[in-house]
Amino acid sequence: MTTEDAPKSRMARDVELLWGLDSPPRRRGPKPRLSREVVIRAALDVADAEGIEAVSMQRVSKELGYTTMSLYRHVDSKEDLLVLMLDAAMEGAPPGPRADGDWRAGLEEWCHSVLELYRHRSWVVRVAFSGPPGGPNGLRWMEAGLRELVGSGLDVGEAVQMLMLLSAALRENVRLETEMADAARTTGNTLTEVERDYSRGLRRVVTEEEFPTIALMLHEQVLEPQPTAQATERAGEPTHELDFGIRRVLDGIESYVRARGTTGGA
Amino acid sequence: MTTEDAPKSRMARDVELLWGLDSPPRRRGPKPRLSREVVIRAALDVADAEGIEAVSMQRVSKELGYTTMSLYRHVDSKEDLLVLMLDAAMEGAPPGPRADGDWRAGLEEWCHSVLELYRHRSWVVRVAFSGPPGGPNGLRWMEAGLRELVGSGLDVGEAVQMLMLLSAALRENVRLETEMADAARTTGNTLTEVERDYSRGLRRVVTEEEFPTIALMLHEQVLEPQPTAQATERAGEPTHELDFGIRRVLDGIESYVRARGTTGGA
DNA sequence: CTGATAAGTGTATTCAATACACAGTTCTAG
DNA sequence: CTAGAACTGTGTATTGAATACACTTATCAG
Repeated sequence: MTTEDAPKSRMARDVELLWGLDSPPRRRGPKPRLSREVVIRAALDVADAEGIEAVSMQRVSKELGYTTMSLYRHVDSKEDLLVLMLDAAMEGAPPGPRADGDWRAGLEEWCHSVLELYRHRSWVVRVAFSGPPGGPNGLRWMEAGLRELVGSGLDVGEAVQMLMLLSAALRENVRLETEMADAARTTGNTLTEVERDYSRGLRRVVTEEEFPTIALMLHEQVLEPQPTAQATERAGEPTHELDFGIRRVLDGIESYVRARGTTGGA
Repeated sequence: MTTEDAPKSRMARDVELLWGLDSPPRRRGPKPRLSREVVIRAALDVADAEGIEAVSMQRVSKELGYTTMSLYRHVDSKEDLLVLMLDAAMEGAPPGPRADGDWRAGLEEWCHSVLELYRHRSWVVRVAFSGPPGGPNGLRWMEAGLRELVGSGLDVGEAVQMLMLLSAALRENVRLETEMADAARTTGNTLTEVERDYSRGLRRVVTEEEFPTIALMLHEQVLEPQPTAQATERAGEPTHELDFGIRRVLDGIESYVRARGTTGGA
């Protein structure tokens, strides 16, 4: 009944961690020269510069000119540090509400902002766990996305569901992009060559009989970059095949909301 | 010009690895007592029983009664072993073509089969890298999904795009499910309690002003399980809120294909 | 002023991946 | 039929990471 109340689950603990609700205010002892914020920042810098694999407690502490163990005064474990990094990485502001109330445009904008952020910090999408958002930054992005979705006419539960689906698609897409880009950099090839190599590999094992549709895909060179498709899009935002998927999802929402409005709805 | 032809990218290498196109046939030397297949199987068993974290080279070799280093005769690295495990984990057969040609039903079926598989082997969705499918099993699943998508009227490129989107959503959803379930098991709470804890944590930091939509979500108890919603669905397949998202995606495809049929398309 | 307490250090432990040299086995060439 | 080449599994050592624990020293509360 003292400290043994109920072992908080990870996600609940993370919320407290991310809002600094843990760690009681200090009274005695030397003033800390390090701080949680500084540690997180240093870890971010390492991740930005050399990827998430480069982030070790030793590396981060070295970066700061302290010993490895000093970090443990400010974060309980490396896992906690990662959780903190993930929220901190989402620092930028998501797009605000649109004047015209166009939820489709708003959501596309939101998706593109997320993509931009993920592309700028591609290590974020490689961290496996990343539960539901719990920190100030993560929640801010969630709020912005949910706002648009609810604006479409979905109820909140439906909106949450669609937000998860969209986020998953964005994450995964950037993860694949990044993997390709890494493969290219590592092997010293261009992206096109990497894709061609992969296709060529598949062609060796994909038979018309067992994998007719994949064979068709290889035949139509879907994996190789389509110069036409990219050139057709306007030049501003980085527009990709992914936009096709996003638009289909928006179509799906639109047709659902419309049908419900007609039939039974709120 | 001898062995230094072009450093194959990961994905291209993986295809060869997964189809056993590496490792030339052996001529001399003692007959291997171990084999790649046996190693993979043992690794799968460990992962199934104790999760992916439990899979170490030492653990797998111990399982087989061999030394750690013996494994390296059969796989080049742990990473290769993981790639092999991932494909091997997808062994079950995806649903075959439907007699009635109903692509919507076919895709829902496909999604549910994938979900079943992922839920049965939830460690699969925790492995971060898992590039595009390259092995026999992964390609079989891909083929089945693509087949239905192309059946809807999408062209192959569009189908690939939508398959990626759907897969990402399924993966991510199971990942979250699993995380919740783990949190519950670890803390000895029920799933409901874990969700309530998380909501309670959020309520402490989410203000009406800064996060109006999330506040609404908390107010409507979206995160707590809705007994009504689940009871409404038929009892057969495990049906979740996720099905809502899947259906919207199918709606989106349907309306797109229909519109294109009317307007310009092939 | 003085002792409890906290910050950062140093050292040691544990665990994982994997490089490398070796011993024993089996196939092939002469 | 036999010598050695080539290959299997073993033993040992190295490296890198996370983190426990004991220690020194700086503060501040009483």
